[in-house]
Amino acid sequence: MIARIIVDVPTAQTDRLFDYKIPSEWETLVQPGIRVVVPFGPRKIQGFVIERTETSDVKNMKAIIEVLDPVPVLSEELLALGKWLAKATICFQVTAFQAMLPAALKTKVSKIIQMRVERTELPEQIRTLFGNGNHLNWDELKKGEPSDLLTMKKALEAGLVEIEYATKAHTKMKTERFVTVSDVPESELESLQRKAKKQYELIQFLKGKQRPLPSQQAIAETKSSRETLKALLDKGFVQEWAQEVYRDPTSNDTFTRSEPLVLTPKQQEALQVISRPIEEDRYETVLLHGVTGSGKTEIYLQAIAKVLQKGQEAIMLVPEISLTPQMVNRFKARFGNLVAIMHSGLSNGEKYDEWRKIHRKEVSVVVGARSAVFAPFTNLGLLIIDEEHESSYKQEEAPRYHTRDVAKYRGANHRAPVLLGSATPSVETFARAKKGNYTLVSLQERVNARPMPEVEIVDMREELRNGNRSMFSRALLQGLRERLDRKEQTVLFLNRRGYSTFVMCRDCGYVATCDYCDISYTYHRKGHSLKCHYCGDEKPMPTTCTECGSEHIRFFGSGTQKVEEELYKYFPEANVIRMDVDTTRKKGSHKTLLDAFGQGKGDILLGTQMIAKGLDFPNITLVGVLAADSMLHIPDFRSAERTFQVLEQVAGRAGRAELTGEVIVQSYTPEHYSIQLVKQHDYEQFFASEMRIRKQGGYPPYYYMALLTISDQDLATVIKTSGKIADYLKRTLSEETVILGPVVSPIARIKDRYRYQCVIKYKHEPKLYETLETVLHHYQRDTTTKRLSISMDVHPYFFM
DNA sequence: AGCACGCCGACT
DNA sequence: GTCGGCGTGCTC
Repeated sequence: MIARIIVDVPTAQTDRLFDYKIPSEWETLVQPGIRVVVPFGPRKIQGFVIERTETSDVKNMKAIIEVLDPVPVLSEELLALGKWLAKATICFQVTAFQAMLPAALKTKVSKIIQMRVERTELPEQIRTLFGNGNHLNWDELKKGEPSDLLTMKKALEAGLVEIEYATKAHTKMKTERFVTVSDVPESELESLQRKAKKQYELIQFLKGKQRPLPSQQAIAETKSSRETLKALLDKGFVQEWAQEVYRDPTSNDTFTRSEPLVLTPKQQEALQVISRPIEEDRYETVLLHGVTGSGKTEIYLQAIAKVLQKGQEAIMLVPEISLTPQMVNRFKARFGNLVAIMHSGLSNGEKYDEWRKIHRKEVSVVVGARSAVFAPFTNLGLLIIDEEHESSYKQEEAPRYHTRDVAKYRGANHRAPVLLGSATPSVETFARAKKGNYTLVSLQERVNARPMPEVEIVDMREELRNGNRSMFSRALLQGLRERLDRKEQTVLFLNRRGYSTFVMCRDCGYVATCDYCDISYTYHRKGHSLKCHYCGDEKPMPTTCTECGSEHIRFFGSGTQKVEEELYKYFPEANVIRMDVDTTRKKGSHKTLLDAFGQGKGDILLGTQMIAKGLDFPNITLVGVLAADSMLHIPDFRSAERTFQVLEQVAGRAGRAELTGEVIVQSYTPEHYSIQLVKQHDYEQFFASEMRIRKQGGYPPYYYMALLTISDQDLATVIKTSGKIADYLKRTLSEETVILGPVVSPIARIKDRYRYQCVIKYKHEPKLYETLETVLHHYQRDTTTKRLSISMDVHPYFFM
């Protein structure tokens, strides 16, 4: 038998099947979806078995060296999905497979030098290099003395040592030692009771337990020691062995079981709409358009319950779940240990364990971020995407997929419905729902019949004219004062971290920009340094202008750090909790900060994007948006949509319980429809206005788009190549298709690489994929050997 | 991605 | 006359 394999080498030239002989002892084991180790040229690498055949035209076929999995890690469905994904997003097939599996399954191949002769026969220098062991890591040797490498090469030629390739799993299974007690004769027990009190106690303790216990736990609970246990082991009275355990990311939390809530008639209706395709085993996409607080989550929970009743599985997708521990709690509380959790906040080991729970069918529900859409369920009954409009559902590296598209693919495959939920659906989705491609369900009332919060839009230009030069409007200051007096909480939203947006010399106008990216540095108070938010470069804040030597360098614009400082000036007694990438970098700090705020340990929660969604605290009665237009002026056709969405989202944080909420939005362009319409919380009106503009400009959903970004260290190469590519596209694609560019990317340089882009706008372009693949193929030599890079994004989300 | 093969400049 | 530079091409 022969296995046809995709090897783990992400290049255009190797993006095809390679044939290998299956050794007879693995004849039945080697099936599609299994990972294997194969010889590839002079080295050993990992590969995915795609199919089996009996014949092959390849001569001198090599054989599989090692089988890495006892059962396939990719089902037939996922293999097909990977193939489709690679085509749809124009990426290599391995890249698609890799994205579908936890990082732990990516084996690392290392190059090892192995002794071939007796240690004494080796030259002195080599012997010292080996130390006490008999093998060495090649990469480490390369990092060391060049002379050592040279002698080693000689020894290699002489046949004294040889090169071996070792494959190592990224993360291993975690094991723990367990202990049980066996039958101990009465007489022995009595003697123990007299001579060894501790040992006797431990035995009695274990006897009282039905099941084997982790040794550590047994020792801790009886206050005995490892030595006590060891004595019993030696006597054969107890047995100990290692057993695989899961790393549980939520082990420190307790969940109180929750029962389904009684639905409002409106919720009931919505549940019915989604229940129909569930019961009929039918693929259908349903859009649940429900205002914040309309009880969407409860509908999700009850729909999932129906799926579980049928003996099927469900995928629940949320945007970056670590940000909403409250969401995890609700699912764990309802479905207990039937739930697996998947998000970027977990360690590789934890992710691997959660993945295996799904793979082994120990759970039926996964709650997770983007990549959880690939959960290896085999009997899916429902896929839900909450906050459907969120940009984090689009992956920004290869494979550049949108979770919604993958969910629809899997839904169609499993004959399972896809439920999209949002208070502010993406324009594309809402357009499809209006057109009848998706079923639309609306929930326009909040569950507790609370009114939507009052929104006041403050014109900051007016404030300035009235002599208020601070970053807080008088209305916001007054609102803050009142909340502090009433011991109520405020959420302040600012879409910018750091201290200031840029640093400029007031004499010559010089703006400090990153040496490697064409992006202005952000001043960070902590460490008194300038930081590039794109490449992470950091350098000390200069005291004088690097251009003219002037001392008049000033900060412009405000970040969260600056706002925090200003807040303390106005309200020294206030307790401010700041939440941004800088304060939540450490694992678990997100939850800690939120918990603290939830327990009333903070008066004001100040944060970026990450506080916009999910948090649900009854005592928040004021929400302030400091710079509503910060997103509006980004050169992207979706900037108005994003502004409206984030404002609505933030506004939804206020007045979720008995207390009435108020929202203050500060803006320099208050007349813009994306800001004005937040006042009435009028999504439909926003959609209508936005659609007119999309139609005028020829943007999605009226046109499809594809983005090509060409980058290189050499500017001339970028200009020349992007020009050639644009010409080719214009020649090849149909007349109606519009090619924009090449133009400089909005961020002209990142990490010392110049960037140019071409945008393709099309309505119907049957040759698109074929053409893009040809481009990629044509420049394959330059992209592998030189530093030229061509990235392609079909249906891009960001045009940076 | 690695690694070998192969064809031109500066050394023993 | 050889060592080593990295451009080109292949890996079942």
